Amino acid sequence: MTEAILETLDDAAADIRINRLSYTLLGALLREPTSGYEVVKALEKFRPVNISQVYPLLSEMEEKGLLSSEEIEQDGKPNKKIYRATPLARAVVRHWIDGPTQEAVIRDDFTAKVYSFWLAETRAKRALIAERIDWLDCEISFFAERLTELHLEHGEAALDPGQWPFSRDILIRRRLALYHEERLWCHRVLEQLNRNEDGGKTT
Amino acid sequence: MTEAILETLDDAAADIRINRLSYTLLGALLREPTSGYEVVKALEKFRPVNISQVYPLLSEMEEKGLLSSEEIEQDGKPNKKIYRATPLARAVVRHWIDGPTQEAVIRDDFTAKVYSFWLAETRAKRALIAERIDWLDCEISFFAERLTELHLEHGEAALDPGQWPFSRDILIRRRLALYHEERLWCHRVLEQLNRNEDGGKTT
DNA sequence: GAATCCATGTAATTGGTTACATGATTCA
DNA sequence: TGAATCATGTAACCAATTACATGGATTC
Repeated sequence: MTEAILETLDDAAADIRINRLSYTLLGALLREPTSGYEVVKALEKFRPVNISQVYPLLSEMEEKGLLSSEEIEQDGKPNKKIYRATPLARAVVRHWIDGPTQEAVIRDDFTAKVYSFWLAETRAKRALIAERIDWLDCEISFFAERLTELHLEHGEAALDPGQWPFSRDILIRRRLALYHEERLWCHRVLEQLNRNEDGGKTT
Repeated sequence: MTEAILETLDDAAADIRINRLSYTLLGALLREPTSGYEVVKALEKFRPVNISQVYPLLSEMEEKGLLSSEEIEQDGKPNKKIYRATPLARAVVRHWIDGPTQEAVIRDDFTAKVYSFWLAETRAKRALIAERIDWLDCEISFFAERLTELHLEHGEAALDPGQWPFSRDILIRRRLALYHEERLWCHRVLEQLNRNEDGGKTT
């Protein structure tokens, strides 16, 4: 626990390169050690994750000394492998947070469709926006539930920036705020479409 | 121009599979025929695009009959290849808009960092959010400019859902609304961090 | 003299998705 | 009887990024 040891840990952390998803996996395992399967189940509530991509990444990170694993035997269920994040993993994540933040990669079918949407029929335009509103409503009620759930389970911890429920709290609130705003935008667009009934070519 | 011809065009369109970026490229070329290089320059204002990915996609779409090309000789500059979207391309895009909308793929370094941000130092948390605010301010002023530019150049057309400036107008407004909302969220988070000074472990 | 713009492309590599394989248990 | 859940993994494929190659014109 001397300065020197902490310094070499930080130096080692600086040399380790892993991909975007790996950082998220480490983040999840720093909250609680679990199996690959369970990490994915937990993350999937918030974003889609491919389980087939996760297994090799976990093995890779174990080789690099970021994770340690332990095989757990279960009856009635297949065995599972519990991964635990090492102190090096914590250093790697901190180092990554301090470093430069890459721009987000967004591949969005919806906005791509709106981009070319001027050449569709009015019916198709309305349908696209209406569908989006439905989707947003679903998402909003889903995340509103997750938020009350979080506060029931963790209460005060969600207000403490040093505990993980804080991170979850602010991320859910961010989503809800953005979804609400997009919902307003959708309604404004629908109004514009109604004001301008001839706005779609009928062939 | 008989019913039958339109129907076979639509049938042909239903069988053609191209990837996400290809639809966006078609959308751009349906606004105006240009070269691969210029399409990318135009799209890049709104999202990052890899030119190396575009050239093969354009050739592929030409083979499929979605584009026709014409070599233009220039002096003092390399020759360029102007691509023009065919009626089939228009049918394909319309068909795609009518079809199911896939969920967006988002790989976002910033939210991934916030997810693990509870285990960083208070200083690092503030820095991350402050940087985000700076970035948002940049984006907001950039897109506000694009919006006034659009209205200066196309005026009334931006209000007509049957013309492409309408699509651009609503997409820029969507961005601006979402960026503003995220900016508010950032400030709320900063307030929470200030209220709770001890919220970061100092190692 | 070095960097950037114009303009096209190929090759190599990494990242991500889909399909496949295994096998017991539980639920409709 | 068939599907879904738990649980791990490999193989094949597609998508995306980075690097490389070319070469004149212009700008710093």
